[in-house]
Amino acid sequence: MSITSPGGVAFEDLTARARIRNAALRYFTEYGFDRATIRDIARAAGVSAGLVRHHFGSKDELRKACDAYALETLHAYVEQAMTEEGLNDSKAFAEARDPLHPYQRYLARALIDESEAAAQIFDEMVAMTEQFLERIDKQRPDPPVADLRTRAALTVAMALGIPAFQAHISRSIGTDILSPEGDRRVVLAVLDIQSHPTIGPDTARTLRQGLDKPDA
Amino acid sequence: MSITSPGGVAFEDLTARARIRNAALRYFTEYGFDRATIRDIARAAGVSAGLVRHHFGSKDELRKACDAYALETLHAYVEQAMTEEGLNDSKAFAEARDPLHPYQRYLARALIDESEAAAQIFDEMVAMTEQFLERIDKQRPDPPVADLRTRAALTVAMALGIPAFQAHISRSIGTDILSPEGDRRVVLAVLDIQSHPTIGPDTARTLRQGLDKPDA
DNA sequence: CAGCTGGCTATACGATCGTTCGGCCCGCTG
DNA sequence: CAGCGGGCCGAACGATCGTATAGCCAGCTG
Repeated sequence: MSITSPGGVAFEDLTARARIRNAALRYFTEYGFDRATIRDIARAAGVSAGLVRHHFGSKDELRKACDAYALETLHAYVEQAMTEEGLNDSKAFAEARDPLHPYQRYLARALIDESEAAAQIFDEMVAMTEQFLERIDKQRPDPPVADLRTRAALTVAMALGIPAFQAHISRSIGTDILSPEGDRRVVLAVLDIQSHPTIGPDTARTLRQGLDKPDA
Repeated sequence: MSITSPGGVAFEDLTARARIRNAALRYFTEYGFDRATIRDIARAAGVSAGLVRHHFGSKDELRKACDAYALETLHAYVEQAMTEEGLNDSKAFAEARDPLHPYQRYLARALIDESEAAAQIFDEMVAMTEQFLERIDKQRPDPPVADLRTRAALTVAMALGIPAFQAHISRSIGTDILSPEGDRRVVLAVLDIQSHPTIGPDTARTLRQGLDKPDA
């Protein structure tokens, strides 16, 4: 048995630089930037701590390299899904999600750890969601009561809540959502949630009116 | 001008123990458990680092004290909102949200920092959401296609994504969502999102079928 | 074959952080 | 008034982490 990298390449076939980057991606995702030590990453990659500095210069540079790798991967997938009208292609939808999971988790962690590159991707995701929502808005009976940008930013933040709190979701439902079975349950539940309103339009109107006159 | 605590009490009127706890709540929320140092917290509270240990014993005990305080506050609010049918009371809805913001943010951070007490609150929130969703399900034309627990856990995780990524949302929309104006925009957008499905039932069905036969 | 370059290791340094220890000062008690 | 306990402080210790340095070894070049 050999540990495989995200691409499916065997552990011992990778260069030391690639093994370090993969180990860093895993440790940054799992423990966050601060708790992930260079020594632990080096040990996981099967090299010395000095080699990490030799290849990447500093821990911050290592983080930037991980950011670039993870975000480039996300970029490639998402761009492909957008150009091919992937939202209507159920097959591409099912196949593209699995390999993206590690990078989604990394992105969520990097956002919380205040990575600059991750913040940039967040803004890009908001821009893409704006386009998506614009299409949705056209086939809506009532006009939106909130500005497009805010709705898009909240949609992205809520979606990222799933990988961010992945461990807690898994514990709550008693199944690791990264496993095939858990992942399936998550997808079904997300589709159900996204295709059904949580609150009725009359309730929303009432709550909205409660905002306008806080002391009525 | 004096810094005020969550309860609105003046800074200098609080006991040193309370000032330490409040400063710790703020620093744990803002920087996370690891990056928040005892020395910084002590300086913000206007005391020495030694006094922190004198009152709380260790950094972990300080965290537990913050957990207990924040989660007890959340508990009190939520319990009140549930018993009084707060979901239909627009006035209580508008007034209860603002003071809860700091504790929501603290909870989101504590969950990511793997606080045990926070995990417990997460499970309780899932249980409450289950009851909420059960009421919603009764007035639905089609039966849910995913189990109740998973839908509830995902709903909680997605909702917590907002305080978790608060900084990024604020940057994206150009307004601090903790300010009155930003908060209003967020509430309106959340109400709009929750009261309108993002994907149609036919699209959801198509995507669901793509899952059952991944190699069609 | 000599010499150099680059991947790689081991050790040590400096800074930071949680923690510990000793003692000061105030207010209460007998 | 003497004694004492708790709030409080400052200095120091030990551990850990990022980083810097010196050197080893294989492979290529002239």
